Amino acid sequence: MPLAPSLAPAALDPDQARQLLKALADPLRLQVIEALGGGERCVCDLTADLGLAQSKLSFHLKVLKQAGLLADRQEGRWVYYRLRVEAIEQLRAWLAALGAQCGKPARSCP
Amino acid sequence: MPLAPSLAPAALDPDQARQLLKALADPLRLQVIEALGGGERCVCDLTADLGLAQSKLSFHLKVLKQAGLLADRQEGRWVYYRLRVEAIEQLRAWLAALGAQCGKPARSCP
DNA sequence: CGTACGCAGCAACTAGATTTGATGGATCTT
DNA sequence: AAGATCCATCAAATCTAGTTGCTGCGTACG
Repeated sequence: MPLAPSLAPAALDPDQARQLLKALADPLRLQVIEALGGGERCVCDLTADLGLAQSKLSFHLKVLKQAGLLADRQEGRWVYYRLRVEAIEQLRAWLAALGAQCGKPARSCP
Repeated sequence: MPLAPSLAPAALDPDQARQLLKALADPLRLQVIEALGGGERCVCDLTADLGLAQSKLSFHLKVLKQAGLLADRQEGRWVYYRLRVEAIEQLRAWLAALGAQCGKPARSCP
């Protein structure tokens, strides 16, 4: 149903997938992601919980946000970040497509 | 059912997930992965299709294999690589767990 | 207002990953 | 058995991404 706007997000092209994967492939960012897996948090909160330099955390939040994995919201002088489930789902869908038809035998070489 | 060996692969810890993500987060390796998404291929085949230096491809195949994403098999002087669907599935499961409970509201800061 | 706080951005430095070109082991061909 | 092919590995050179410390803007509080 290509014309009906579905709830499922549009399929990822390889490059978008790469952006997401790259953003996730960092130990610190993964900690952030897992922390946010438990729900929305403000930056000062994350800084304290993860024991990070503020500027360091800010850098990684930016990377994650630019990749589309996080959304943020300002409230007074605080900024809250949260996971974008959409992005996670897109990535999952991309992975699913990958595994779908990979069982084919190789055409022999010689 | 922790004691019964199930068909579903064991859950990934964050660090294992990171290994997979990191291996995937490279443009060249992603090309390889997508190529293998279509089925098993031998190295010489991939080298030609992707237009790569042989040693370069070999390096990336090694990275992917070490991460657990690829399996290989030698036949005569050829080596065939294929995707390990298991790994893909594990990653998908890990992502699913991540998105599960992230809707919680933030505890306010001040 | 003036001061304190929360957060983002920049520039220089550092550490790690990728590329390149060359070498070597294994297997097949003739 | 010699030569050719396929592939892995290595060291050196290059690139890329992350860290650190500092500066700056916006918002709140007295």
